[in-house]
Amino acid sequence: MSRLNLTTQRKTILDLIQSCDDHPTAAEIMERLRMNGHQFAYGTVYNSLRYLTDAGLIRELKLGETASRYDGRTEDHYHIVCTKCGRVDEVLSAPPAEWIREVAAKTNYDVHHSQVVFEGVCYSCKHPKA
Amino acid sequence: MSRLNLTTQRKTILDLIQSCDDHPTAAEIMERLRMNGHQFAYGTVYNSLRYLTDAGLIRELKLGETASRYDGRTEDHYHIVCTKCGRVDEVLSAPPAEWIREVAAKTNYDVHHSQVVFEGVCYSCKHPKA
DNA sequence: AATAGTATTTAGACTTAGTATAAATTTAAT
DNA sequence: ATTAAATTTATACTAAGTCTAAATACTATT
Ligand SMILES: [Mn+2]
Ligand SMILES: [Mn+2]
Ligand SMILES: [Zn+2]
Ligand SMILES: [Zn+2]
Repeated sequence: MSRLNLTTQRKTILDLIQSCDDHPTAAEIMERLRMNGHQFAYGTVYNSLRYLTDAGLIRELKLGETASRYDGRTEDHYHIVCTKCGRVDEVLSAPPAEWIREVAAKTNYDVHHSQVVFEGVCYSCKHPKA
Repeated sequence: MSRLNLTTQRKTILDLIQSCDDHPTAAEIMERLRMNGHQFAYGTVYNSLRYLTDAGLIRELKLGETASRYDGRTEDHYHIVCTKCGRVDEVLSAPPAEWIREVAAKTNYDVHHSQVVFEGVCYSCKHPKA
């Protein structure tokens, strides 16, 4: 409701996340900030992550691990986790609308959102070159 | 790999979960055990939940809340969470195989499993009778 | 520019969910 | 009965995140 206020800390964290091609946890983000010479308070990182998430500039991913991950891609998409090495990849195809309609009909819910996490074995883990 | 060993505690907890028509958290399970006159150590409840999950007798659900929930239904199914009241309902229709094939092809993963959580507004929350 | 008011950051205490450890107890095997 | 293995118990500990109150930094107004 209130206008966007990107402080130095928030902007730095946003830039970092947007420049990632992976999906770091809060702890990983703090580590990378430190490596880039920044030193923000622990709580500030969490506050900023929440702020940026609420502002819709990043997405919080709950993939069933102990810690949330953060994603600079804000358009709707899903994820697949490799059970061998833990890597997280993007899934850009959306669940068929027909299926969602069916779920809404059967459950009597207004379905607003779906989160999907696939699990499997990634290409590198499937084809280990010695 | 080793044969099933259902101790009193494990059996009691399994029975409790199987008799539930909801998806209780560990804390809720402990509360219900206490109400039924049982007093197991905190750690035993967690150990039993893990044991029963590993044995495939119950399922652990990670719905993106802070605590895991447990489910006596072991056949593959999904869940929908009401964002107003927090209730969790069953979703019995599976994601279309065609979509999963597409995801596997595009990501180069062997897809073994998918976890899906829908969010929406349940019937009671949508039609509040005064 | 000075002042007051609001928002943010900081350090650190606290919470919640769950795991680890070591002693005590139970169960199973000889 | 004795020994060994598995389980339970009590309790300490960990990890991820929230909360709080004081210190700083912005904003608006005079
Ligand atoms: Mn992503
Ligand atoms: Mn269920
Ligand atoms: Zn892998
Ligand atoms: Zn509801």
